[in-house]
Amino acid sequence: MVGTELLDATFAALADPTRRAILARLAAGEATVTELAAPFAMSQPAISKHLKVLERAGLVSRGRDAQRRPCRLEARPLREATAWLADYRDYWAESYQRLDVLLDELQSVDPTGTERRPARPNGTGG
Amino acid sequence: MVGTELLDATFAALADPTRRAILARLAAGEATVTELAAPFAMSQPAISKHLKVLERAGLVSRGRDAQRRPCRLEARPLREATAWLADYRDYWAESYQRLDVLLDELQSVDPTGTERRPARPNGTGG
DNA sequence: ACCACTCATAACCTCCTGGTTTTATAACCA
DNA sequence: TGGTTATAAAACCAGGAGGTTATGAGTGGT
Repeated sequence: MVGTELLDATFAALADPTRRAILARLAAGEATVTELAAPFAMSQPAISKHLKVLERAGLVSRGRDAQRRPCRLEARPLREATAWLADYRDYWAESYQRLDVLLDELQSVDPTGTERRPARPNGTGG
Repeated sequence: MVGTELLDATFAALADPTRRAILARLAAGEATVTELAAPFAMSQPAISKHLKVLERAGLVSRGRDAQRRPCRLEARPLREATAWLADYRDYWAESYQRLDVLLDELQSVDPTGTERRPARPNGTGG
């Protein structure tokens, strides 16, 4: 069992655009805090805080290189999160297709005019 | 471009265990607010708020069935989120394997023990 | 018409988040 | 030893999140 807290932390960490940008940048390789802070219009402590959040979620780990504390990515929690998402996403997509058809059929067979939902606007196309 | 706001809202919505549970329950089919609230040890308005968050993230939409407002899942934003995740996850996983091998090789070929920075795995992806 | 049911809104509280500036710590350099 | 660089920590603040209770509004049943 994954324990919801890891998922909580992971998704929460991913919910911030700055942090996603940091992750994106780290995808290109290790980087120091200063390097990571550079492209953003915010202070270094702010970035440090973001890194702390990412670290707490297990998404990044840090090394040591003299005064620098290079950050690198940790893929494991992403795997959990992706697994969770992909699992449900697929299931939902399936359910929807079925539901779509089902509702369509119901409306054909049930001309009482009862206002049942009008079978999702635009569904599973994609 | 997806616009970060949808991702923000999606991940933020997924960051709460109650909301994930709601989604999980909705995966089994539509449900009313009362039905959704039942298994939780919190008030109905709290659930309504959670639903609002999920709705704002586009993860659920609502119909109308008499006094009830049945909720159903919307798979689209999940697709975005999964895409984002899977994309990076794969890339990271790859980078890591490469980095792993790379470090291994470096240590074999460079027995001087000098603590060099572990040579980023050729960045410019994307 | 009235009541019961389902749900949303309002008002309120507390705690967390994301930012700030300022200061402290740690390692290198001279 | 002192100065510079890199990063963390502290103190503070505004706003939002997640919960509560109380109330209002739409709908159906009788």
